[in-house]
Amino acid sequence: MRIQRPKPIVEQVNDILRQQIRDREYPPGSRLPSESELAQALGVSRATVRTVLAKLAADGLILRKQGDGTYVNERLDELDGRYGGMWDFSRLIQNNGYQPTIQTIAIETRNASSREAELLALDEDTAVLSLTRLFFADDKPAILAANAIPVSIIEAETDTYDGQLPIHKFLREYCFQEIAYVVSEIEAALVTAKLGESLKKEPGLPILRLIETFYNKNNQPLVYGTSFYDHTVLNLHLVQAWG
Amino acid sequence: MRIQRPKPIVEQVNDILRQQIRDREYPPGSRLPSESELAQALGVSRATVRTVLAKLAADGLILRKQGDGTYVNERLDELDGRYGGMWDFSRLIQNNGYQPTIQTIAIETRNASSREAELLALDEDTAVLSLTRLFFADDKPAILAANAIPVSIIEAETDTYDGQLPIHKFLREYCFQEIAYVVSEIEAALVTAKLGESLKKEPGLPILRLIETFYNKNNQPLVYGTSFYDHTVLNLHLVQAWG
DNA sequence: TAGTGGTCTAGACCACCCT
DNA sequence: GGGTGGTCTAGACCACTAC
Repeated sequence: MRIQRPKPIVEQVNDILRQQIRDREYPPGSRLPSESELAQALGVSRATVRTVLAKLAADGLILRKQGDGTYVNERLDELDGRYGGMWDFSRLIQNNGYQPTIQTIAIETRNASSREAELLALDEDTAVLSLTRLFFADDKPAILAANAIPVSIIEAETDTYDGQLPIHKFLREYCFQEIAYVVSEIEAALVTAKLGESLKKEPGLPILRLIETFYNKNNQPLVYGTSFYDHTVLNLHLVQAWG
Repeated sequence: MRIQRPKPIVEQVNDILRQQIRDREYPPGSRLPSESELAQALGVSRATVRTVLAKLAADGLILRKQGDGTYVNERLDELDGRYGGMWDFSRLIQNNGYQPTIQTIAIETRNASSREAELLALDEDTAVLSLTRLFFADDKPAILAANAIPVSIIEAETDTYDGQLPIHKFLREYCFQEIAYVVSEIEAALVTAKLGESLKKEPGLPILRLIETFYNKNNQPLVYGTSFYDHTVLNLHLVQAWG
């Protein structure tokens, strides 16, 4: 693998190291070359290497010990499939080792509910595009996701939307918008009769409810969504590095 | 405020900027001075300033726009009290605007359950210190937390433990251990009769269950814990920056 | 004591946005 | 054009750990 200029060097180094760790070129528990060695081997500065290693450490992939060295996390496999941006359920399912499938329940334009209007900073009864989808993990229903997008931000001149797109790609494709950050709220709820039908679960069982709002860099709300997440099918993992 | 040498400069700059944002010295929506100006004003290099700004952006406090400037997030208040390391429930409660109180239900030594033994990498029936506590937000019970610590890692020569300490301080105080990272699993459960008594909730209502394992830099498990989190008392927020 | 990661600097050039 | 954040470099010194 060679460093090329077009793509940011940090990104390339990031890709290379993640690949090498995933391929067990540096097996779990092993020590990585020192920062200086990596820098020289890749032909980049030590600062660039450090930027990447800091990110890998934040994700829990490596553990750094001053005066000793950098080690690949032995529990690497348990960290796969962790929550790393819930805006792409397909990828989440895939990382958990399942084959993702998306069933589009409904794509329709309707008026915003008061809750949606509030969080999307719209006047009530403004039109939103409502997108309801069911995500399968190996043919087992895992997540029912309903998203509302203000019609006002849709720029593309089309009436047919690709229901298979993850939200961030949907926004890029049809709204020319990029997500800057997401605020998620996690709650526990009970399976209702209607919900149980979709997710093939008994009504009355507990289920996770995720309420998410996506913003761009101008702090403009782009999407408001409610998702029901069956943790018995798909674990909801978080990994946090200290500091 | 002045820069001093002893504490890492990055930390000091971090503290200063967070303070200024919290104090509305830079109000929500306003533009921060440029990186160069901040660097000069604080007497540090631009690289140092950038390290701090990157962290603030990752936490969602500021939004950075190339060719334009750096802006304080207008929705700052909504971001307070977010999940930022659940190893300190007291701080979480405080950040949500409540007065935290801790009631120690039990501190006892017992044999590890099979699940605990597995995740703490112990032989079954090895002794663990079990710490059960109830966290109140303004006198309303919010979180019931049960933690198990292998007796083998306890170094302090005492039999009286301070039940008010957050886990990371407990580990530092009695085990001389530092947390490197945490793996959390989030599930939905139902309130049982016994649980309902502690949390003052009707049995059968949905509740969040957090299952967490804390590791040090040697990948040694330090604590295994199960917590029941009443989201109707305390919102469980996550903020994630893109990228 | 040698080597590692941790911290910090000074300066260069680029991509982008505004006016 | 002028200023902003984004990227990258080369090199210095420090703190810590293993040997």
